Amino acid sequence: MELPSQYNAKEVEDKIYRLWEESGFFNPDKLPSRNKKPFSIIMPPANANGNLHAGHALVMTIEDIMTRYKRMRGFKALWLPGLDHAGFETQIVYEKKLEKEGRSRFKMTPEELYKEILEFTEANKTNIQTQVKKMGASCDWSRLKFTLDKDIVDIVYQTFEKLYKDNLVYKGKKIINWCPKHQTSLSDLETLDAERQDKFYYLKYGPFTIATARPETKFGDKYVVMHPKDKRYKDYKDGQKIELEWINGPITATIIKDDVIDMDFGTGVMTITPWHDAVDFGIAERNNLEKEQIIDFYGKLLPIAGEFAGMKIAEARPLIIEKLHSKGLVEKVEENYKHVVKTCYKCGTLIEPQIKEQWFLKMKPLAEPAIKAIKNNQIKIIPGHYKKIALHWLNNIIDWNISRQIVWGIPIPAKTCEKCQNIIIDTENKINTCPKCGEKDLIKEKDTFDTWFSSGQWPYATLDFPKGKDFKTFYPTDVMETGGDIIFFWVSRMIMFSLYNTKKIPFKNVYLHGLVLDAKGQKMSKSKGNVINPLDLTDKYGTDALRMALVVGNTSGTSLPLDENKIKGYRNFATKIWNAARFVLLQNDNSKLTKTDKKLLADFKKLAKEITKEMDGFKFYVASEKIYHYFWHTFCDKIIEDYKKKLVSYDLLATLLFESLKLLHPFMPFITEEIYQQLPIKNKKECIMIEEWITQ
RNA sequence: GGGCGCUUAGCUCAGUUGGUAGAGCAUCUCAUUUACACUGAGAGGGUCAUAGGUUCGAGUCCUAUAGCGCCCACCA
Repeated sequence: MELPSQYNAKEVEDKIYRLWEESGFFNPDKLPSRNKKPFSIIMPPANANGNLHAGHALVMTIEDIMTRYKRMRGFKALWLPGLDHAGFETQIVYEKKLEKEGRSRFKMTPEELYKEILEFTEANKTNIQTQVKKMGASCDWSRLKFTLDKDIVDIVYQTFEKLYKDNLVYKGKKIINWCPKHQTSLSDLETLDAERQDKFYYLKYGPFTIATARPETKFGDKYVVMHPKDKRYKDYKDGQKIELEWINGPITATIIKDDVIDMDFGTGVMTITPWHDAVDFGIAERNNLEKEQIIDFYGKLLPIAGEFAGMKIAEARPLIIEKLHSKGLVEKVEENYKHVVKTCYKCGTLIEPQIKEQWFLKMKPLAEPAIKAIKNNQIKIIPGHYKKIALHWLNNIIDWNISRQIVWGIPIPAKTCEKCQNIIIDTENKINTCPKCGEKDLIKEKDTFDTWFSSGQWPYATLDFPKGKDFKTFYPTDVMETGGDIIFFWVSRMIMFSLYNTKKIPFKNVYLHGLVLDAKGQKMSKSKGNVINPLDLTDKYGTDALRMALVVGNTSGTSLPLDENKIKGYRNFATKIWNAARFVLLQNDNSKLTKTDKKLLADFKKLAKEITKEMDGFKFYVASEKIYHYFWHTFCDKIIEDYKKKLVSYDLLATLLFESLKLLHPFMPFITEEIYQQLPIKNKKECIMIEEWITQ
């Protein structure tokens, strides 16, 4: 058959992917009998709210490499794909869409909103699957899971109920991060620190001077706090009352001594606003102080602010200062005070801490076994320095707010009795009477789970824990490959939930990749306009070329600048492979192995062993580079040239081509498969995908 | 305020228990229409951030300094 001189990726890729899918070998149950020992990777579920981005392309490439390698090594390899409803993230994407259409989620019923987002997500599920396939992912689509599938939700509910029974879940009125724009609470991981320059006001508070950047919170301040050991204030006793003139008239303040106060900061005295500040909340809790809400959930001042009630903070602040000035309560104003504030990680809106009843998960008891498993390397983290990062976080873990005031998510399966406030966990939504007092008025929880509460259970939920066949075969999984940026959000929580629920680690290895950056090493972002769409690149250069560009020279945990020139280089390599194969296929020759040939074959086997070692050590960047180098500069430049000079046999040529193609296959699956399909070899299998990694 | 990572050829990066520097891309020279010009042969290019230390010997280990990047943190 006549092969064209250039490899046409576009024509080949869809055809080859179909061949693989039809072969059934993505499904470990359908692999040949030699594939016995299980190997498993659970794919980080892709958000079903948009398109495949460069980060996905990297995930798909690395995980596909691992899976294809293990499959060829004779493992019963499972790569289980998944899709994520991605609660908050998707709702934001959808809200932006609504905004563009001039609509708002606050003008819709929760049911309407849920229905629309569901439709949107369903449409995106197909879209993202098609794109994952474009990357050549050899995952088992027959096992595809979606985070809102009934069986997944059932497991999430069972876990929630178990946690509640074990007294690890509680409903509590605590200070939380509130995003006034999105109207939901956020966990501590979902806020970002932002440095701000604001005015810093020194205000007269009776005999004291207090400093604040937020005068608008000060209306209700009736506790003045200082360090018990501060000599300047030794004459004031804990609990002592003082009368003073404040913003809206005379008040009675109480002296509180608490050692959280930094004596060296400002005047060493501060007043507290427990409803809107986490530190102040802590002081109030410790000392049993009253708490009062000053700002409502939309960021407007409440009636306690008197004449300022109903105003937004930004407009109220200068007016409040003006009034304080007129009353002679402003001592001085520092102009450029630098301080750090919390913002919503999605919209950048200033977080307004609020006290609100939320569901919390006690983390310390869950973290302990996880710490142990990481410490003793039961779970190995690659690269190694992430071990410390994970341990540090786990050692300092605080209770996790798992409830969100958004509709797009898994509803928290709980009800509260109107009469006796009894909390009922009702995973099947069947209970209509309070088992404690018989009351029929039960209030159904409106909040949904933080999306990580469900995705944190992904490794065992997808494998049909506890009784499924897959759970027994494939759990614990071998590798969790994901981005280093979600080690706290996701990886740590999977470890904790899994150890709690299954008593086993969820995965033996965690492989963390870095960020994919643009060619200049800049983070990709829509605002910078430097976002690279991986599908444009596969279209232009072929998927194999993109995959190579993503893996060669990319060490774990390090970010990777993606340069189009690099991809072009591997497109050239694909052409090289193509033409080398074309040359070999055109020969009409039966010459057998000679002594020199055997030496060359031994050299290759040595290299193959080295590459195998690198693959086992997760050093795909070395393995890919080695086979690249061998194929181009040894096989093509030397061996083919020697063959032309009749220095080596056809047998050697054909053998080395075949063996090299196999080593290349995990990295460049399409072109290697396409060539394999045309090779005139004995005992040919349906596809190279199930060939033996190294011929013994 | 704590912690972590990085600093090696023009660029992007390797360099696993210490033994006098590697790859890809880029550059330059030459070759030729050969399976492949998305080609071949060759060349140039690094006091391995800086300063000390350990050692027979350090890019590799230790200490300090600087620059860059990242993460965590309740200084009003």
